[in-house]
Amino acid sequence: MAIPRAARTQRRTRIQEEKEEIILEAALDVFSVSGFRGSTIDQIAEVAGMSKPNLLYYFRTKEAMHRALIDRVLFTWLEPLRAFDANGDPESEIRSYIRRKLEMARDFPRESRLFANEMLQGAPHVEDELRGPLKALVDEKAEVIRTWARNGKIAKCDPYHLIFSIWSTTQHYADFDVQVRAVLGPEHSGEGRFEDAARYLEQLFVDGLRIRHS
Amino acid sequence: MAIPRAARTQRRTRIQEEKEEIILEAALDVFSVSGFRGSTIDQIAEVAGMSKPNLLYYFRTKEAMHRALIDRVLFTWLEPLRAFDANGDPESEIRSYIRRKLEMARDFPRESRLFANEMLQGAPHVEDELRGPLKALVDEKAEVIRTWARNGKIAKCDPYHLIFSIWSTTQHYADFDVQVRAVLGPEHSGEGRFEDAARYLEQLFVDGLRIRHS
DNA sequence: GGATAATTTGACCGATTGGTAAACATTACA
DNA sequence: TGTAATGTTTACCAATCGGTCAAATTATCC
Repeated sequence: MAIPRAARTQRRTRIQEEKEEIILEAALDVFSVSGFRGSTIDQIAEVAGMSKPNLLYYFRTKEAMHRALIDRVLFTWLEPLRAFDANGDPESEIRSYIRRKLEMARDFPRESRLFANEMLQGAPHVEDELRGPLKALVDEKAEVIRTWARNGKIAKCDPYHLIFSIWSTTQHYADFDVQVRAVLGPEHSGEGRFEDAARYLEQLFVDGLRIRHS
Repeated sequence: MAIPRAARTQRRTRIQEEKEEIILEAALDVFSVSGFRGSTIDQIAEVAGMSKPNLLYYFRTKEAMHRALIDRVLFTWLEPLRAFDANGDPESEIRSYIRRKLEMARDFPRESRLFANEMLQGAPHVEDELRGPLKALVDEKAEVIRTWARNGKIAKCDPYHLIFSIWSTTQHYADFDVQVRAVLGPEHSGEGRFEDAARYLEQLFVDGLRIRHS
């Protein structure tokens, strides 16, 4: 008889690694659109191209799949903020942070939407991570920004709301993609869309945060 | 025998008005958190304090409830943008648009989340409205902004992305409320939160869009 | 090649889903 | 006050939900 995956202690099989990858990929497709409650195991199984019991052989519950997915996304999602360098030039650090976040919205829109879905539902599965590691990281970087402002390198501003505004403006292009596309129309829905956004956002934030000598 | 509501042609009863209001209120509670697929009629019925068949007497399907809700929200949601005055002072128009949007995020977070949920799912129920009335309104206001920029009243910028950035930054405080709360911590989660946000955003946008003489 | 472990499947379970039918209760109005 | 229209409830339906089980199949390793 097969031993349930979670109870196993030995190393993972080649098949396990492959199948789990396929499943998480399919789960990302489904969860990112319909959220946790709105998604069904059958949907995911169909996208993954395997039977439902087979899926449940690798992840014993729907929650286990969702958790595995969230854990993975949460880590990579914060990488741009981790790369935010206290010793770099303020203006170029902010500029490249915006660019990195925008690239993630372009290259990983499903991950962005998965996270957004979780937030909309009140973060029932990740509230601890928000209050713990996330808050700690943001606190650290906010202090960096605050120091820059104190030293006159950028305009005085609330560092937390600055971070929020970078998050929201960049992720908007992933989460509200339909709306952006509908408003811009077919003529501006190509790849150049992200270049336009990057140019605009860099102007907004860099000019908005530059010290005024007037 | 009772005639299904949708087939009726006569004017609405007092009871109808009251009950439909109660139902939509409950539906907003539920849909805004769990999205369309993730919400159940039973949940809504429980929140509304009435039996499921009674609910279905007023709205014959789950979709009908959702549609009624979306239609109502969509209209009021665009009011701040409609109020955007082409003849006003650019700086104060942008300033008060931000403030109005932020007030809506504070006072109607459920409406914001309902809309966000719909966007995340690819706007299956409102794509026509986005491409039609919404695009038309945005096009009109974008032209106003473009004229301001051409006449040197504000910095040159892409008016569409400007509007997107105001939408995203303000709605963020409703849609990602959990995250904002978690990051700011209990000490900054009071009412002053929105004042801080307003101050920061006005600074960001006004300075970011002001003409530079350097 | 055979034994053993890992994987896959079809049949199935109880609970929940969106929605219906019809009996029953209440209201509005002449 | 009677009665017809409106409103509410109980009982129920087929479909789908998350998940289990045992049998069948495949991969692994000596």
